[in-house]
Amino acid sequence: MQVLLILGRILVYCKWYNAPMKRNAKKYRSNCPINFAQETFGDKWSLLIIRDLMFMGKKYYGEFLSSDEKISTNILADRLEKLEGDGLITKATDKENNSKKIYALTQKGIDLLPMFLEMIAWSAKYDNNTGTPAEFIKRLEGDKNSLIRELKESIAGSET
Amino acid sequence: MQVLLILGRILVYCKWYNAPMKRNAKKYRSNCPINFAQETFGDKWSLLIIRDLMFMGKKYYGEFLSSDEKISTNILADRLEKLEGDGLITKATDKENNSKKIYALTQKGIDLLPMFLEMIAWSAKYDNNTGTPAEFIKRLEGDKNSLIRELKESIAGSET
DNA sequence: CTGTATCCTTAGGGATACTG
DNA sequence: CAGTATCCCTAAGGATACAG
Repeated sequence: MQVLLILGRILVYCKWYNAPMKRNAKKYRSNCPINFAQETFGDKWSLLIIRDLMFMGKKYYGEFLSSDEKISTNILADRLEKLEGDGLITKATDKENNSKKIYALTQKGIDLLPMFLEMIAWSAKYDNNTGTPAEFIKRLEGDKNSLIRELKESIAGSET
Repeated sequence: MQVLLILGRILVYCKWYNAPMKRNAKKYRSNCPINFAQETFGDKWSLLIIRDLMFMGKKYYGEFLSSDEKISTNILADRLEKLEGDGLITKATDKENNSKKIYALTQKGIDLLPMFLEMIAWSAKYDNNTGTPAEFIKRLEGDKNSLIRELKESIAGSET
């Protein structure tokens, strides 16, 4: 047990937490993967924008604006820019309407899917304000990797 | 492909997103699992406190204070209280020192482990400020559930 | 409809002094 | 050492008007 504990911690975390900071790298509060994630999409809105792109099939400015949480327009513009700057999303011009922009997830963004699935599973378990998504939990208890593969294909297929 | 897309979305998300809000439930911005997660631990510090408990073996106030990100003492107190209120951590008095408190993850907190693993994996892939944790990635590509089981035992074993 | 720009408010958070 | 309590301030965010 003790061995496993130490093994687990070294394996999972400590090893690259103490890696030396590279020169000229963007400055984060620390050199920790959890902190990196927090600073990349750990604000009040980014996660929801990614959710809209990933699961809700949204791709237009107005669609994000209309989500239940009611993001305000200036904040949305700011977050879209930041997410684009961090390489999580792309912005392209709609062929049929030049003034319309299409937002889409990059591979880096799509790769957040596994984390989202675990987050959803956790919330489904503990948020007693939602029903229990039995099939989903069941599939997640099975072969996660195959579920993720399927969904990634699905998301990638919906872009363009 | 199209079928898969729709299947994926219904399966993963939409189904309980539209669940009716229960009476007297704590009010969130929306009835969405991602938003629930965001409002529970999506602030600037909670994730890091949980990280310290989960992977760093920390359990005392001063230990959290000493983390690289330099949380300030009033904020730490506030977040510990919120996390306890949300049932993610417990606070107990140290037997050997009455003025010392021991913080520990609850099951609800421990259950965030899978999400943390995916978050770490993503950051390890995209944060070019850290090295590549090859063994970890490799294990995560294999049987995730067995990895999670091992680590959960390890974390649970370290409490008390 | 897709954003910008502006104005204004407040919560989050930093610094630091203080208490048991 | 384990927290509380204050003071202060900035950045995040809401509301709304405006522009292409």
